[in-house]
Amino acid sequence: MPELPEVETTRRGIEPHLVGRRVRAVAVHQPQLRYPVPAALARELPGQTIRRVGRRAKYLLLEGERGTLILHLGMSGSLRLVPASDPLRPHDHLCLTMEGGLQLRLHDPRRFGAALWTRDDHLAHPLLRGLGPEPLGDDFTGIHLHRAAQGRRIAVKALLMESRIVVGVGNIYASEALFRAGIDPRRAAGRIALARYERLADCVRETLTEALEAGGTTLRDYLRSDGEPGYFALRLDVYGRTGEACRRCDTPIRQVRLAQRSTFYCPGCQR
DNA sequence: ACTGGCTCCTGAGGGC
DNA sequence: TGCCCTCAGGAGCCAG
Repeated sequence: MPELPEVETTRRGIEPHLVGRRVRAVAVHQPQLRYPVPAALARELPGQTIRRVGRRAKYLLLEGERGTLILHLGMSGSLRLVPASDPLRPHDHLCLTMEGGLQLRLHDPRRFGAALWTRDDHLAHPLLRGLGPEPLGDDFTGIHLHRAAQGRRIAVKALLMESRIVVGVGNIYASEALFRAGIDPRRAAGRIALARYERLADCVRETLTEALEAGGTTLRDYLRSDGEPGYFALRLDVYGRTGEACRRCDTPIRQVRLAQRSTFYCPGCQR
């Protein structure tokens, strides 16, 4: 499932093939994604040159000259660049034919992803406005987390996954970062000391950075834009390891449900 | 202002 | 072998 490292890996994979190239055609094969794919996309994007391939949170931003294509991979989405003559696979919902003959295809079996089009400043888009800091940027600190947690009684893991607190930390890396920080994911967010949040912020950054370097985590659906899997799954400490021995203290990893999400932690290491 | 629950969707995997 | 059931989850939205 694409989290921030997977989205950034994808961005880096497609960027060199898109920037400076003109979009020849846009084909929408399945407009019912998380939101309906706007008709204006296929009408307005063709003919425009891609100026930049950016990212905000888990949104990919393909900036044209007079508008931006906002893409989200949801749970099962992936982007691949293939020759335009390649046969279409099931669940290839959106295809951008680029000058030069390559086609960018959004493949998303579960259709939790999104493809939106905006003519305005994309950062002002309702989905992007109000997002918290990037976890790998300078604004993301222990002080920021500690302040945001004041008065909050939700579990710290749920707080870490709120996009207005910090973006890009999904279910896998939230469990992993809390393990590294030695914090029990069930602990009330407002009852954690600043020093522990400093450590947690460091662990979030460290976990995401390592995952990025490994090309992301491939569990079920995710593949990089070149079709290769990511290798961070080999390094997961707690996610998906229910009952297995903690790598640090041998205690069996425990699984609980927090805010409707599977959560993994080591009862020996995390307090 | 917070909080928890609901919703969209398909494929994998387990049990029988 | 094959079928059916459950579960997985990003994140916006809504009711309490």
